[in-house]
Amino acid sequence: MLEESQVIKVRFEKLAKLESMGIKTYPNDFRPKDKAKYIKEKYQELSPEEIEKKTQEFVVAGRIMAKREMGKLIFAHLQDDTDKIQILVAKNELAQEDFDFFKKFIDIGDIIGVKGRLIKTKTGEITILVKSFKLLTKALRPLPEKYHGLKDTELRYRMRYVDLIMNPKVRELFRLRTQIIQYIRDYFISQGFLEVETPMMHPIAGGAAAKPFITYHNALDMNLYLRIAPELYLKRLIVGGFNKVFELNRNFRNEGVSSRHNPEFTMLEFYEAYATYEDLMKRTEELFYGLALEITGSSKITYQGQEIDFTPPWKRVEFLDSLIELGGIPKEVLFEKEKLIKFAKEKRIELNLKDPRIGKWWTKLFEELVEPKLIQPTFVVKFPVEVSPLARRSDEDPDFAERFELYIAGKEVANAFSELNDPRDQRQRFEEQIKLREIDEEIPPEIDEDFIRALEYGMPPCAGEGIGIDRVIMLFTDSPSIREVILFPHLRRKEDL
RNA sequence: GGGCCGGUAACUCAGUCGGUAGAGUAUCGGCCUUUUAAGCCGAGAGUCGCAGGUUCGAGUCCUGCCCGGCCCA
Repeated sequence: MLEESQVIKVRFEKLAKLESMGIKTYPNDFRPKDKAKYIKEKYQELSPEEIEKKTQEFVVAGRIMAKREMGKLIFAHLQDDTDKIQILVAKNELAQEDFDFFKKFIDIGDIIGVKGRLIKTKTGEITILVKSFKLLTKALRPLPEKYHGLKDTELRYRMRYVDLIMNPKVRELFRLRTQIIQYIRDYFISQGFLEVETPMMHPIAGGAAAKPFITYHNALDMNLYLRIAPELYLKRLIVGGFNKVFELNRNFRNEGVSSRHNPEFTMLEFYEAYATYEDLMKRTEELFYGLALEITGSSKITYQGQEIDFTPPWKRVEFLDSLIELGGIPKEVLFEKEKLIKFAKEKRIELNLKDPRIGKWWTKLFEELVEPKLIQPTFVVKFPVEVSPLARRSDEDPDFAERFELYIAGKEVANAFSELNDPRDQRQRFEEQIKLREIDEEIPPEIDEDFIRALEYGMPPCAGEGIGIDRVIMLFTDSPSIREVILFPHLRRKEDL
């Protein structure tokens, strides 16, 4: 695709000219030995005279980010994967034709390799005095404006590669993302968990309440669903005799995109035999506290101006108590549908009145009235069984599940429970659910019989948890939008891009 | 889905009351041996998101649509 832009045309012409001169335009025989960051760190403190005495040759490759011609001197900045470093191309250091070549054919955006010794300029900047250089890749498109960079959010997401070239903070953020994920992975491995991979394509999309993406398998002539959660497969592995497993990978949910939702997102799920949701709360505290120390060096982070402290133990509040105490719903209103409808109406909260499950109404009211108030890490415990189809009933109160959700900065970050391992109860819950399929399209359309069968073989008592990794990354990178922490967030397709 | 804001040169942005489309960066030509948002002189560069409408005349006003951002559901 050729663009009419003048700058691009000129670049293509330069490339053609180079080829007509017999120059190999996309060579791959240059091996950088040094990194911008380490050169600067190591030699920054030396005086110009001390540096002048060093005859060592440095070999660096990277992208030209700025070019300043001054007659017989050309200053430029070279950016590699660590940092930028200034280079100086001086007429009296090179053959005439090489100097002219640099002047004429090396543009901002090009990737070049340079060799040369170090000097320190009058302003104290460590600089490579170029002895030789080689064009490695010609840039055919110009980089964005050097001072403001690439600001347009849409362009940043659509052309993340340019965003990464121009914005060091974005590169840092995604490095941090990887570090956080590695820390979490290391934690579970060190705790004796086995990392596993279960199917991404499911014949029945279960394990959560969400609309799935549908895909089609030609040879098998069947629909498959991109998984909305790995839960049911991980529990099969607990049945199979792995006592501690985790999976850290993508889930897919067919819902709208927003600053909080991307159709594919990264989820950690882990399952632990002979543990309860109480154990998982302790584990979760330990994980986040350790992560905070690792990433920030302290137990605290700042998210969007709010200080969040991960020092355990965290606050715990029962689901119904939170509706009363934080949601401001009078106790006598909570259990009476008519009063609850009136209350919701006054608060302009729309309840799905077709849904007979009062637990669903509570959940809605919880999202509206309680969630935003849960800033410090808080475990909300004991959810109604009717909105927790995979969780174990509480022994004391069988209408409630041994379940918690973790909230931080007003966002749901984790969801966990002691797992339901009575196949009779599980079947009954699925059957109850499926009756409601018509009013709730997020309910899976059929019972996962194989999962029930697995439970019939016997699943040891266990507990499992899911942690929304993208939200964790948002917290630790102080990002207001999920799109800032996903390299290539989904956007609507655009014809001319 | 609703409300508000935005879309103008490759990038960052101006564009007044409706009257021939602007700046800086980048690009091209020239000058310059310590510059760093280098500087100076000169030049080229536009489907003003798209489609209609109003008007003698629309980047500007009106309607619809597309894309994005923020807020709400």
